[in-house]
Amino acid sequence: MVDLLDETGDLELAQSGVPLYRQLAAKLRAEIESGSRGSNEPLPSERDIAVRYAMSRDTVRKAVRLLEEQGLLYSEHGRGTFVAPSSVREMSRFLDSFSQDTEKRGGVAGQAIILVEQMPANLAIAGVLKIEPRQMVMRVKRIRTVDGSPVGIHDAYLVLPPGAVFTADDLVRSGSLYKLLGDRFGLNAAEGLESLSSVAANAEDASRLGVAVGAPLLLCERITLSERRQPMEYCEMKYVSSYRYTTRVNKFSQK
Amino acid sequence: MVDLLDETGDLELAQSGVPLYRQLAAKLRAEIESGSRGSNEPLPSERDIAVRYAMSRDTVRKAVRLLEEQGLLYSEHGRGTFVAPSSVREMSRFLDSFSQDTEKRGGVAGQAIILVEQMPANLAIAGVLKIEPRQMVMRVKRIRTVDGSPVGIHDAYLVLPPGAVFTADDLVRSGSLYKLLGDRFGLNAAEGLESLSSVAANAEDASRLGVAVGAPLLLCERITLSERRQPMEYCEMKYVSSYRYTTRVNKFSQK
DNA sequence: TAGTGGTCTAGACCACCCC
DNA sequence: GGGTGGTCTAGACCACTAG
Repeated sequence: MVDLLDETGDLELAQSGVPLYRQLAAKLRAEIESGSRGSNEPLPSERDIAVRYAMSRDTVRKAVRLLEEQGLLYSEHGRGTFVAPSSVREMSRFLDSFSQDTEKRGGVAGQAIILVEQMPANLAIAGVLKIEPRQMVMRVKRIRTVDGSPVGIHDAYLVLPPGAVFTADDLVRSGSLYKLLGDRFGLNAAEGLESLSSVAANAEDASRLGVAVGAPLLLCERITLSERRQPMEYCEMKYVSSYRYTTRVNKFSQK
Repeated sequence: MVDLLDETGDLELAQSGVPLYRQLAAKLRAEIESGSRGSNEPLPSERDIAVRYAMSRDTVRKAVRLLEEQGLLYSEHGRGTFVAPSSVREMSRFLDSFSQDTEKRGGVAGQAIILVEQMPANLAIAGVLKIEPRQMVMRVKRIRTVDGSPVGIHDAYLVLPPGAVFTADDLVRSGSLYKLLGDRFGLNAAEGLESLSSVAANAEDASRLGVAVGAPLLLCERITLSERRQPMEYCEMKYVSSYRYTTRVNKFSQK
């Protein structure tokens, strides 16, 4: 039970600007993802890890907390800390989920831009984005594809700093909308509020997605908030029925 | 900027078995929910709160972390800790979400039990629950209602301890399936893996939910894991298109 | 009873924001 | 420069699990 830690790993967690607990978390994550620690196998005790890496137990605990939140580990009082089953580890949600989800499933994510334009917000859009009606917003509408086949339509309305604009070309070059907003305008998403329901395909949906009018679609609406919790995007996403939106739910409430 | 804390609140956080940081979190939560701290308003500094309640700063930080994970607060390095906007605060996901979601939206959640029976697992069920085919499982199928109207069909398959059974009557008396499993069998859910997509209503769905055959439904499949991360339930839920599944997504990954 | 995770402390220093 | 949150430490004691 002593020293279950990888003997080959270097002890030194390089002295960079990265906090110690994040370096440890990264190391533990690597060990898990490489398969050298299997599902439901125990980690060494927090005290052992602390000694092994010459850090305080509290720092070890911070790393474990982080990985627990991400679904990679779980701890049980009095028993130990264990590697989560792979089914849990593979499940996660990100804000820019489409590309990541698709790649994780082994597909190639793509997009076909339908329009990128500046327009005054109507009442509905202004309402969800908490801005004045007629204030200018950017609209980005595109088809999302997996291995070349259309699987969804994204229609996003963005609140940009005054005067800021970008073109379809910028979006193509940047690859990711969120990356573009962050790099160019310093607009970083902090969290998103999503609402999922089902809806029947209308004529446009049907023709763009290659399904029959009336076919069931998954409708996902999202309000994205910036770090200061100001709405920065409203996005409506419709997916064909073969597309699956996956998420992990933890019952933090009652514990 | 000094002493923004509620002057009327008692300083003593009762000495019960409840950890200090949870008591503080509960107190802060109460202040927020009562409206005495509005959206985006700052909390006193961690150091001030620590002095005010005669606890260490680390304990204050634990309470703040907890509420941050739950979407009630957000912190910014160098600026302070703030109350999250109500739109974020009201958004959360629980495992036993149907009743809570419905009540939060001001509706009355109800159920009509279709069947509660013991049956041998078929290949598909045994596969997702990671048990042997033909091992006995309990099946609970019911209609979920909001204000008396049917909005969804839940079809759950449960892995119980050997010999354990319950009846429809037990479920009615207990009120909640999870409560019944916890109280009676010590089976507590730790987390769930959910997969959402859309599907067309079949004849049975249509008649039970009062929609047309082919109408779009929201399909939510869930595998519920126990504290030891063993599958304890597979549940298939279908909802009419007016039902909304809401969730909060945070971008923990890149930070 | 020994070992594990869970809570709590008192202090230190760093990184960041804003005046 | 002064205040904020972020990281880290070294030690203590409690609560739970399991042989």
